[in-house]
Amino acid sequence: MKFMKIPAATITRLSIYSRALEGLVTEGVPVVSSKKLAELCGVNPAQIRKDLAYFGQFGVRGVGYYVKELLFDIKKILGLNKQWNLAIVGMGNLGCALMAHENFTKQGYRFVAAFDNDPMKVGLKLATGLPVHAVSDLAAMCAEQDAEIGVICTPADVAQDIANKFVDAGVKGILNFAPTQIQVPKGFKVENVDFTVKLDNLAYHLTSV
Amino acid sequence: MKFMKIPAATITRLSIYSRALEGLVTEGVPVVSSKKLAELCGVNPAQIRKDLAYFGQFGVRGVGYYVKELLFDIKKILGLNKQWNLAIVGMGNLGCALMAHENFTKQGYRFVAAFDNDPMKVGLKLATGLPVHAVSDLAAMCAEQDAEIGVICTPADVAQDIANKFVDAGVKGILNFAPTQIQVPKGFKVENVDFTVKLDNLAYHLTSV
DNA sequence: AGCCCTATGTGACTTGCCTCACAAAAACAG
DNA sequence: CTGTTTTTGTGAGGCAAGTCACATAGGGCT
Repeated sequence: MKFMKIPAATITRLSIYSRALEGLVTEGVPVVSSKKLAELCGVNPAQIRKDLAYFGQFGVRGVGYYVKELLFDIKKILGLNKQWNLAIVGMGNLGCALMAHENFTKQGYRFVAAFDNDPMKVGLKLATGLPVHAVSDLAAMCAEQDAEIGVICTPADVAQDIANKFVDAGVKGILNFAPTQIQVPKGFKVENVDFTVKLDNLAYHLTSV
Repeated sequence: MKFMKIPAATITRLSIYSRALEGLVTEGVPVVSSKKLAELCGVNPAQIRKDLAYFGQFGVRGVGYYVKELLFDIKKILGLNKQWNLAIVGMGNLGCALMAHENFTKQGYRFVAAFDNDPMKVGLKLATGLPVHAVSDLAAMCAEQDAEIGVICTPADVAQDIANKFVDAGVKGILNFAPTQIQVPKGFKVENVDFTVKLDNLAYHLTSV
């Protein structure tokens, strides 16, 4: 396959495929067809084949895909064959909940530093044993711990400020839970996790029916 | 404007516009142009005008949009001019954090029932005063409290089961925080909040650069 | 070894969304 | 009252993404 621009949606789906494949691995299923996998993921079978075609040939015609191999390959494509170091700012309810959440650690994501503005929280030890640092130490700590991804769990009004600090600290990407659109330099990657927007989507669809 | 299918992305953006407009309201800005609003939201100005055009005419040529009016209109479009009753299942770290989160209550979303499978948690009172019910009471409680949207904060392996119960209970939509693709009857609306996928997106982009 | 069956990989088509560009409209100034 | 300026509303064009359909290739059975 020649050089093609890969749709963002393809990457998102690869992540979903990888989760479905993990389920199949634990079930001991050795082989899966694009049809079967498509059902599990709620997409079109051709979509799966096309998504994979961007990166090479992974299946066997007349058979399907070997589950373990495909999972390995997808993880490699996504860059999940390494540990990713996360730094998190905002140790409120949500921030603490995220740090305790299994899904992060399961996939090779690891929190290496935690920050908060509240002087009452600075110095406390979290359940994971990680201490809470002052935001003023962000750059230094991120460098020391080699943090690669910044996680923002602050209120919306300080999110941009934290984002700037992350950018300056040399972090490569940001996962933003604050309900604001963050401005970052070109080439810098931000992913927003915005459940308010999702709820509004629900509200709209339930209203207009 | 004639009857057109409205893109899903438009609804998502309307939600983002509404947040930006709220910011402008608190700043006391009376009027905003599509250009200015577009900057705040990180989109194309024509996009904003087109999005709004699906629902009518809201601006004044040569002037722009009256912030308060537009905000009111968008909220009405999204169905945010009413209270939405939420029922939540899975009172782990994440579930509790969500219930305490200000963004829900701010926009007219209200938790009316909470559930958990863990017998140790059933009967406890949450910080909001709401008691935790057993999942077996889900249908009854949802009906009694007129829950309209179900929120799933359980581990992935029970998410589908809970979703089925929500569907049976007559809830109209589901906000799913569990990292699984949930199957629901046609016409039923599910929104997934999936930070694992977002992280994987980051990992991919940071890897391939 | 040859045939059949199954499921992939992929070119062509279709759909849907976004951007561009401009005409229509409203306010304000002279 | 007319001209100028500004910014909306929208038709047309372009691009990206998803779906369809089929040729291709591999495995298994006789």
